[in-house]
Amino acid sequence: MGSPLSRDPIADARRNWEERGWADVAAPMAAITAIMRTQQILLARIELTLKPFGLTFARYELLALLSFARNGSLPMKKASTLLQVHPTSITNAVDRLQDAGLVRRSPHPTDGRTTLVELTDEGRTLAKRSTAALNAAVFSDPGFGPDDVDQLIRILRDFRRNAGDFTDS
Amino acid sequence: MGSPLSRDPIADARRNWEERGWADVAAPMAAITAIMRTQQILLARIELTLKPFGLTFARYELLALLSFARNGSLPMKKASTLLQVHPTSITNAVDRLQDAGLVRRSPHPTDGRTTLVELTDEGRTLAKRSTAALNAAVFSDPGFGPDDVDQLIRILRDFRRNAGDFTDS
DNA sequence: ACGAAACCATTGGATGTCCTAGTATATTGC
DNA sequence: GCAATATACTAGGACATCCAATGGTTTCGT
Repeated sequence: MGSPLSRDPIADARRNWEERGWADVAAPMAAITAIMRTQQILLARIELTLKPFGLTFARYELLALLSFARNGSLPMKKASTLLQVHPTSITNAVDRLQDAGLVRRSPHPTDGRTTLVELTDEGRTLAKRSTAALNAAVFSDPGFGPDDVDQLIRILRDFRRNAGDFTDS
Repeated sequence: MGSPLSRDPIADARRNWEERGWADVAAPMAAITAIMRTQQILLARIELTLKPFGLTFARYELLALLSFARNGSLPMKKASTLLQVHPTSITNAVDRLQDAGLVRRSPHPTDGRTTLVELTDEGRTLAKRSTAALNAAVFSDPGFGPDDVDQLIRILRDFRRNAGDFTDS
């Protein structure tokens, strides 16, 4: 996309903020901008790793979620809630995964409103293989030291709880 | 989107990873997943704040970048590099900002290949007003404590440098 | 039991991003 | 001068997300 810069563009932005008299919010601005950029880098790595499997991150997340469910099946709504995305995004992801033969829809046994998404054998296999690929290519060398990983987990857990994602400790 | 969960879904995912024998990468997985989710929350807040101004985050970033440039103008390529996005994304953003009368294109005085993007008066005004809105609505209450903000800045700066974003200290 | 309200999944439409490829033009290096 | 390089645009496609609206189902209050 671009060759490496000689200066940190986010540090520059922070300086600009301070010079304009917004020093009180310059640091949070820098932190938030850095999160945006970091997400972009990580997402690119993840999608690159998943590409050979024909998966995007959104679809992988659903596949992985199903692979951890009791019998490999979940109500659509439940998936939407757990993955924190709109119901229509689940519909979209399930459509594509179903076309690829990785999941199938089935009616809920007792509640006629909800439909269940269920892993196929092929889907379960691909979930395992793609997870192994992600573990090897991304998670095993994340670009953060062990201490920083712990810090991140704590800071972002607090943030997400504060944002209303969940309520437990 | 969904009511708050009673349990942290990322902590659950981490437990699942550990139970499957991937304990060595479970923590980085959790950290990376948390970054993804945090970015999603922050982006939603930012876009909500920018919506009244008819701006998306991508367009705001370009507008803000221009407002800090020497004379409010930059070569397209330079903007692409500084914002770390694809050149076509800059073209797309400039198209829309130009339609809204916020920027205009002009030929580079000496290099006939490059075109400059320049803020209009209207664009400069909107940059100022939308930045004030973001400062007030998002950056002044980011959801991180001051110490955590500093931690984030340091950790993510190291990460970005390591990822090849820039080279300085 | 019945009707209103709430819930679930889907559709269609609109946005927006990124990527690839190809084209036109201009610059730079040899 | 000529070849290689650089810049920006266009066109087309793949995705993901959000929104509003729809049809079907369940739940709840009376």
